[in-house]
Amino acid sequence: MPIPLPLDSAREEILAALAVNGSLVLSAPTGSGKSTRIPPMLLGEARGKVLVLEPRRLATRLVAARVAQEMGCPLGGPVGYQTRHEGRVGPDTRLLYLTQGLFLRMLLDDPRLDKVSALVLDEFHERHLDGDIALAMALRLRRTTRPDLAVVVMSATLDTETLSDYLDCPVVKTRGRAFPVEVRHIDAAEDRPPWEAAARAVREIVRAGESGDILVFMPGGYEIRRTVEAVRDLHLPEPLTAFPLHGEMPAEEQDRALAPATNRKVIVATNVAETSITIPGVRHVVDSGLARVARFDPRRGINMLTVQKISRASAEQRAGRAGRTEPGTCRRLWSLYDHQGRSEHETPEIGRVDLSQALLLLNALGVNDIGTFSWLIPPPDAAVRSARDLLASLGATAPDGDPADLDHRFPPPSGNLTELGRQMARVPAHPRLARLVLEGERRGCRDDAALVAALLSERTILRPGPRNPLAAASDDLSDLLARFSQAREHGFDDAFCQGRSLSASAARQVDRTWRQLRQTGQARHHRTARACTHGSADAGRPAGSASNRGLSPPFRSSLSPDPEPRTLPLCLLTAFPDHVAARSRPGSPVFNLTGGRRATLSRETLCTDCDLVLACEIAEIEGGSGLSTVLSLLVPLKPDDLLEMFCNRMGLSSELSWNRETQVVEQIESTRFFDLAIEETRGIPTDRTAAAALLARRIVAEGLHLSGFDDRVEAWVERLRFVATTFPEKGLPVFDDADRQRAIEALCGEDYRYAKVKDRPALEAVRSLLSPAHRRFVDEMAPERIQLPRGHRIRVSYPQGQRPTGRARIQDLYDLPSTPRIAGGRVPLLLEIAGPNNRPLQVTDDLANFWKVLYPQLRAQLQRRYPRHEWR
DNA sequence: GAGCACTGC
Repeated sequence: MPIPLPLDSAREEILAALAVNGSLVLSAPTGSGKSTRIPPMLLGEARGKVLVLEPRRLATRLVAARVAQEMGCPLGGPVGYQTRHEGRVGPDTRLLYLTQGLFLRMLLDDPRLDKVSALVLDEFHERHLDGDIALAMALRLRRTTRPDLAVVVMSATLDTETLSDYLDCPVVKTRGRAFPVEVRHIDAAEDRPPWEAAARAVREIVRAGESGDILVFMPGGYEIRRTVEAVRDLHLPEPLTAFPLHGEMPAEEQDRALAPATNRKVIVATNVAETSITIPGVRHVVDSGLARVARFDPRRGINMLTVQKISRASAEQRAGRAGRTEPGTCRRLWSLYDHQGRSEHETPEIGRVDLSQALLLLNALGVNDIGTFSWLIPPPDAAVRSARDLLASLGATAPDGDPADLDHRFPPPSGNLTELGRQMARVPAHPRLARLVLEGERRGCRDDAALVAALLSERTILRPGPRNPLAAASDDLSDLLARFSQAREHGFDDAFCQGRSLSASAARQVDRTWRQLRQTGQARHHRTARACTHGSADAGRPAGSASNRGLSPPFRSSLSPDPEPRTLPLCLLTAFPDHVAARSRPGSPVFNLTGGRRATLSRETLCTDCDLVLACEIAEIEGGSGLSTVLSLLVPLKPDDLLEMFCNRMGLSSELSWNRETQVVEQIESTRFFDLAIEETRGIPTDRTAAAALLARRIVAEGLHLSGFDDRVEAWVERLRFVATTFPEKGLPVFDDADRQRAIEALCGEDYRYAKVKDRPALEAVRSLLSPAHRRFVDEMAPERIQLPRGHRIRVSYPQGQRPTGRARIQDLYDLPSTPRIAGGRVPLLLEIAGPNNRPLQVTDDLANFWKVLYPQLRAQLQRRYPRHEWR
């Protein structure tokens, strides 16, 4: 017999509100029983299925089991659940618990949710990206084809006004059942490490004779280790046992921290203890008020992990952990004044993370204009731009319209999924990894590529601790693959893995994901989704139980002799074209990463001697010694690999004899762009105009083939300011708007109108100053730095032939003695493609149509010359 | 003062 809960009394109110509005926001604190009571309540009224979306797998399974038990039916009967790798769904399942992410996958197969009557979003206040998207899609359905779809949003926070405005529906609030927690603020000195204050607070609790276990919140593993040490050094009369607790720990060790102990426990935990894990016996919370938070920096395309002050809502949640079973206390290691200055909520995920996967999925769901999509809170523009750029560079989207009509490229369109993009959206992984899997399939190394994708998308299988080097592995990735295959050959045996500092559970997880990814997201995925919505013959059994044991598909180790040993690096290059790094100079530990970033190699890497690498992982870490960009999971590259990638992008064959060295050197040099430019600037005499012209030239040359242009202008101005203040003797300008205008005039001539760079994206501004023909020219020339086959050159010259230059790069245009006047779309320059022996192949004076007309001709010639080559 | 939070398909 179910225990009565406060929510049961709100039943009439909830059903009445839902009957009138079709949607509802339910505000009820954690522990009020909303996850278990509301969905069955809805099921009684619904004709079709009820879907309940949970943020976490664990909660999905546990809540479904609880509900099935309370309803007195087997799991997989009327009540079921489904997560990525396991589930209990039967033909009779009408109440289905599933993760938010799986729901979005389901929409790909069943966009109208035909058999679904009601949708419940549980724990919505956590504001995961998938939850925001799921809700927005539900709203869209209600507004279009499914006005009858009931939507209930459940949130633990009281701030529900935005939500009810968004859904245009009422809010029902209920009380919780928590015990009071006495909160004290302890003003710890901010410049002291948090573990010292935490240890003092623990001592205070013990000395005051307050009983009960203590839960300490720290931002990360490092702080946890220090706190555990500090607590051990307290030497209190009462024996304490301190346990670390964080997500990277193996499950057995986590269990040990949660299990009852003879001594009083001090559990030092990260945010895992805030929501995901409930710890019995805790009466006291000590809160550092800090958390490591992942953010995506769209300007640099980098994931950062920084220590931040938690919000007031998060502090409230942490304090609540002390009052689950009886009244408790919470000591906050920051002042009340600090507390009042903190933000109310954490930034929702949509405001901080990489959006490329979300964007790809939305495109595949037919949402082509992200700008007008009905977000609860729209994502930041810069993040959307960055995601679009990434999708385009991965080949998932294509610019619309006539490719030659480049004026329509700004702002870039969000839709226009390519066939490749459509396939990528079906692969349940980040777009980069989806591309990796598909490229692997195309190049005949599907299994290896899918395994790499699985290893990169799941938690690392490497545990801290000593590992014997594998003789056969020469780089990080093949080392990882070899270790995984060893673990797999031993059936992911716990003892075997432990002895080799591998996590058996993480490896099993990778194995499951690998099995899914190697199907490239099509056949199997259909089945899963069908099972969710329509039921299927093999449902009702834990999914994967048949395939996970015994029968194992042949595993081709990447260490086995490979007829095409460079295949995997080439696949990786399509997935991570911007993760290439070159050593800054021989022997230096500093690497230059594409886009002007600097980085160092991870300590664990095997590729210590490589000069050109691809980094599967790039992270910016805020550690004890400041901020550093660290490259890890490295694969050595050969210059030929880069060449191959360029050729692929150009649709040309690398078998032609190209001018390889030039290309590679150029690419590597472009990664050092900012440093070179600064050196140049330093050497310039005290001439403001010259400095401005240099800046403008660089802006155009750099900005047109890289994204995030406006930010680059700002970065550039910053750099110049830095140089100006560091080398005052050079008399360089402090760069202001007047200098900007001068720069643009130097670039374009004085009769062009000045557009304020700050107001609009700088690229737009500079481009708008150019005539249409000139604009097309720079657009087409600079982006890819198109190269010609060996012996062929592009020459730029005046009609009179005053100043022919070497290769036609955009800088060369601005190196001409005076800026060419442009009129009527005709450019008084001659462009010629010179063949071997300088024999001109083509000449034109129409720059606007140069690539449109000449490039296909050139390509046709090449095709005739190399007929046996396979042209793409 | 070793260099890393938590989810999820």
